[in-house]
Amino acid sequence: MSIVKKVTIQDIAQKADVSISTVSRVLNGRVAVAEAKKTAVLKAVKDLGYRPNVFAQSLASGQSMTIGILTQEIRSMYYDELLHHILQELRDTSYSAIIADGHWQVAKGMQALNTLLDRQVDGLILIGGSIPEQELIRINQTLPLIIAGRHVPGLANQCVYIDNFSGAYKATKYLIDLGHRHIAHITGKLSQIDAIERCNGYKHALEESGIVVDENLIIEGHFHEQSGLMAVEMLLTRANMFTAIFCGNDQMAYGAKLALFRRGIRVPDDISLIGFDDQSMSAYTIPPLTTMRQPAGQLGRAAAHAILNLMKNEPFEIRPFEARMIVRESTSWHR
Amino acid sequence: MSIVKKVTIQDIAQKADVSISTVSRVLNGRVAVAEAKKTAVLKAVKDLGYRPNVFAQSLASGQSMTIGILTQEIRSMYYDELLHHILQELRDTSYSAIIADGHWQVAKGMQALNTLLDRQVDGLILIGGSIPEQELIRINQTLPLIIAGRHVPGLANQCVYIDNFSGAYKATKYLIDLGHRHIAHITGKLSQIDAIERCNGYKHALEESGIVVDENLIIEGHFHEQSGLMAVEMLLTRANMFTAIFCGNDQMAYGAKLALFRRGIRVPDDISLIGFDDQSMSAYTIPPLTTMRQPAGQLGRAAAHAILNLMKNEPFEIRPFEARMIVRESTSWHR
DNA sequence: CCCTTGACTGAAAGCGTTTTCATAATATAA
DNA sequence: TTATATTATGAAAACGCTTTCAGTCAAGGG
Repeated sequence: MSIVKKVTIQDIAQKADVSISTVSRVLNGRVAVAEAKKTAVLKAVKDLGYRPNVFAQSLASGQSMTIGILTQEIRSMYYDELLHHILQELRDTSYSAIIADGHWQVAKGMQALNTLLDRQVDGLILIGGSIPEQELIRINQTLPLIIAGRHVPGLANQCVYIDNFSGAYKATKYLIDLGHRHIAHITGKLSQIDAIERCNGYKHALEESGIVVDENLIIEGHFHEQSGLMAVEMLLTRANMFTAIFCGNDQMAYGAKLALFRRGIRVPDDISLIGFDDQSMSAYTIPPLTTMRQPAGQLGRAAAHAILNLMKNEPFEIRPFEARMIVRESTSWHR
Repeated sequence: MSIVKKVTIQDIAQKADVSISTVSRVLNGRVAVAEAKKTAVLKAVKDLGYRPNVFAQSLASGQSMTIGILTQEIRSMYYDELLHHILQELRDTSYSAIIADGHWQVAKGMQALNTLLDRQVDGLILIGGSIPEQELIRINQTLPLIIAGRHVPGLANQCVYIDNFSGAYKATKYLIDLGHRHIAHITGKLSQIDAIERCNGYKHALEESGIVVDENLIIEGHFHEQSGLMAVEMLLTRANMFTAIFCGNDQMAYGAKLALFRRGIRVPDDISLIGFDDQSMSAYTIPPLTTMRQPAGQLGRAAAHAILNLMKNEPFEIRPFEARMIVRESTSWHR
């Protein structure tokens, strides 16, 4: 730990022979400063390798120049992708991001959120999560808030999300159009709104086609591979037959596929499989997975732009995104 | 944006009828305070919902109570897993983490690093990356530094990593013991040290068994699925035959598997495949992938403990971890 | 030539804590 | 009881910046 004395604005002022106010002014550039002094200051800054103390800045200005992002869990494939794109978009702004994770739990989420609030973030992006709407609305009165990957009715124009219902509907409809009549559905954790919406979309497609929803063909998973595998095991022990499975996300589809493989059931020859998300891996599974793509890049960019505009108090528009069907090789006609 | 006046230490002092110094003292608990005043302060804090201003704290104390973590890219499967475990371990300490990413580029990494430094992190964890050793040593003189997933000779006892050479050696040896003589290797990006080390481990195993290294069987990939696929395509067009492939990481193995599948080549019947990392997905591929496990959990926890101890100036020990062979179903005897 | 106006600038007042310093109050030793 | 440690406390000085306030100075208007 070296004893290098931190160089402060004082040092710059002294070296450039101006007052600290002037130094501050040239650095912030909001107020005109005589050209000569400006260059002198800039030179001093460079020579001394001055870097402002962010804490002092924030304390004095009341702004932290920081955007808080609350995600569920780093290591969650889809959310990580989203997060990545948000960061990417924030990279060239004067704001820096600070990330916290809520571990899929409301309590931990609130705790993480408080940490973010304590750090005086100037804006907040929430990724998914189940923090009560009421709470969100409260937060929204305190600071700019954008919610990504979740639809909160009371904050509709601050939500960047895809239409899960219609995505699930399209997926199911696709299977129906392929001739499938007995379509199973492995849902995500039903405590999460997107899982519910997807399930509803699935049901709607069936009903619309005059197929009665068979609750025995619906199994609740928890978005991870393991639950997809287990769900198929369960499905197989129940008597009800089925020729296709719509999985609440890609990871569960991977698990489902393995379970089928274990039983010697071929995809898509015997059973068609369709996922949701289009994780980067899905193009490389065997066979490559047909799935509904959630455009993480678009969502991430939109969320970043939205928060930036919101903080500047500039108008912006958010249009809900649509999941897009990516047809690969895990689905086929029902013979 | 509500006009709720921030409650400060002043308000607490007033309400509890003590000086702000006393409030500060009971809050930090380092100095004795009369029981009566203590409870009065605590009550006031609770009643008013006081939350200290971190910027003021940091400015005054010179400590940010923050640990910077520089990763390569959020969305990088293995590093995310590592990151996740580091965060997990840091969660119940009084430190909070602030994450930056370097996008696999030295320049961006340095830039991100400076952001972290500007935020006055009290400690720094680097995940992977290629920032020059020289630079790292310089940083190390300024603040506590731990490097995860990379071995920096000059900072050996501050590096938490697995032995890539021996891991690759073991993987290759396993294939040799299975009777394979023509073993291809798809390396990671050879600008990264771990890719090089793994490649060396591979070569060493071959040489040790009296098999001459065939450079035509070594293809450089870039750690993503796509490159694994391409590598196999290349391998297949070259005349040299091979019966097994050792991939520099799991993701490339996925790509390789797809390429083989496309040609109707079966894994493991025709060709054995072995990966590196043991990403969570690898247990669910078809067939499940044999691979070398890098214990992300252990590494993450070790890194977190190390930085904590380093900051407290307490002794700690880091022992290099070993990659462990996870035998699944993508490898078999060479007939 | 005097008065306005506008562009710059420095002094100083915060921002909300921590921490040093001095003092008052209390306990201990002589 | 008196001198001497101890302990508990408040005042005030940092911490390093931003921003307000009050000018100073030169240019422009009448």
